[in-house]
Amino acid sequence: MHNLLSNFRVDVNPSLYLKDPESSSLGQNIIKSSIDLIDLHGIEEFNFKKLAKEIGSTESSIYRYFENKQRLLLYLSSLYWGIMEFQLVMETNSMKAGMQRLMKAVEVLFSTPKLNYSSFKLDGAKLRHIINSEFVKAYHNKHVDEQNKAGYFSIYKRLVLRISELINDVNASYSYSNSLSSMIIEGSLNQYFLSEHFHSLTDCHSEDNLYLFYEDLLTKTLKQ
Amino acid sequence: MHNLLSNFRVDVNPSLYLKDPESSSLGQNIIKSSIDLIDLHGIEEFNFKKLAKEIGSTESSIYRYFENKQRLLLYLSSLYWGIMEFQLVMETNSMKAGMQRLMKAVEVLFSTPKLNYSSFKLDGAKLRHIINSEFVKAYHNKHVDEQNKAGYFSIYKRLVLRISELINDVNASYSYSNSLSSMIIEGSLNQYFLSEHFHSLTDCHSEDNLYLFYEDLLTKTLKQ
DNA sequence: TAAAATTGATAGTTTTACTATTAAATTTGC
DNA sequence: GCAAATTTAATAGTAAAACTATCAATTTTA
Repeated sequence: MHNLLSNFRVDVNPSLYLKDPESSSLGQNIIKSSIDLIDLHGIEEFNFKKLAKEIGSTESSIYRYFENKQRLLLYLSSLYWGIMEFQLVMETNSMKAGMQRLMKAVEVLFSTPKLNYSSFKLDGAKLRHIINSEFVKAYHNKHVDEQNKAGYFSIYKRLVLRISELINDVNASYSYSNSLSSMIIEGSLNQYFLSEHFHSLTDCHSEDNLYLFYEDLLTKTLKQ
Repeated sequence: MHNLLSNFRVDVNPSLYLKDPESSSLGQNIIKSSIDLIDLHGIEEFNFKKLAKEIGSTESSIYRYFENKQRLLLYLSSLYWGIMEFQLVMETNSMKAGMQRLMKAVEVLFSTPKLNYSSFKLDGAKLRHIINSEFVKAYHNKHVDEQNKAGYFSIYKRLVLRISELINDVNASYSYSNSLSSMIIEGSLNQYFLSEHFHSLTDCHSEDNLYLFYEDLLTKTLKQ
């Protein structure tokens, strides 16, 4: 069966890597196994030494692909948000503007990404878990501003602005579309995290519940 | 003029420190200067060696107060949320249940804390800035679950649940008070951060705007 | 003022993050 | 199919961070 995504490739900012990990099997192993390891033990416990051991390579070989693990995390984040953006566009671009389209976008955002694209075969659930627990650390750092200027977050930002536009399409007079959009996206990461670690601080313990929470919120907030 | 807060003390979980920093002038210097340094350079660049140099003490002396810088950050977070909770209770407990009280609580949460309490004289704006940029890192780590079990986040959690109750008072049939509460609190940290580093992703570039955004959101969401 | 507790000075260990060098293996161009 | 170019592996090493240990000097307290 032909897969719609099989010829799709996220154009990750090339300055995030030193050598394109898609271009070699070592590179692909780096991506695949880093997802496994970060998913399992978190970014703090993760380092290139452990990754090298895991894939039967060496630290110095990995350093030829990525300057450091922070860049690798940014690469994985771009991959994730790029895939999300692609799926979102695919699912919503034929719909007519309005609440239904916005909610379809939200639905896509909250569902596990289907990752069968380009040269990678990646585990969508693991990648999503990484983003849920580690993405905030990707931009809460001393170098945000220069990294932002270098375009390391551009895919993510484009996605936020896409949702802003969908919000504007629903209600053009609403004044906080950017804040609402970023709140939905980052908020959803946070609600997943809360459900896993601070059960009492959220009511959303399933994708469905999260969807209903936001549906209620958006419907009421954007009603004219 | 007598200050209402001058005899108030946040009961930070004692297992967050090895020796109570309020009990000595070295301890108070540790708190004061760590706020200065983390505010200035972020938690990654901060370490006990630099802090020791700053206050004219030694690394080993600081290690007698805190096991590591992560615990110190959790201590500062507890201090912050404890002060916020105190101010919130002070300002709202005499009000009658309803939207006005909820919005007063939100107003308190979004304003810079007034820190003149107990033995510390702390800079509220700096502490708030630290929380805005570093608090997410305080719980996005490998040891969340055991730290949560040890009660390291209890003040913060209590605050979220207080807001949940205020929400329930406004609309008892609303099903997502916990999610809405955590979304408001963490979301506000995030909106501050976005305003500072990702200008285009938010519409809230002042305390007032942030307040209006949430006022609109809460009013519409909780209307019966 | 003696005992107890705290702090300072110094030094050392382990781990992480990263760099350098060279040989072996693999790929590529012809 | 082979020489040249590139990539990878193996090894070693540095610098800084994150602690730990020891003991003398100072301060507190009883």
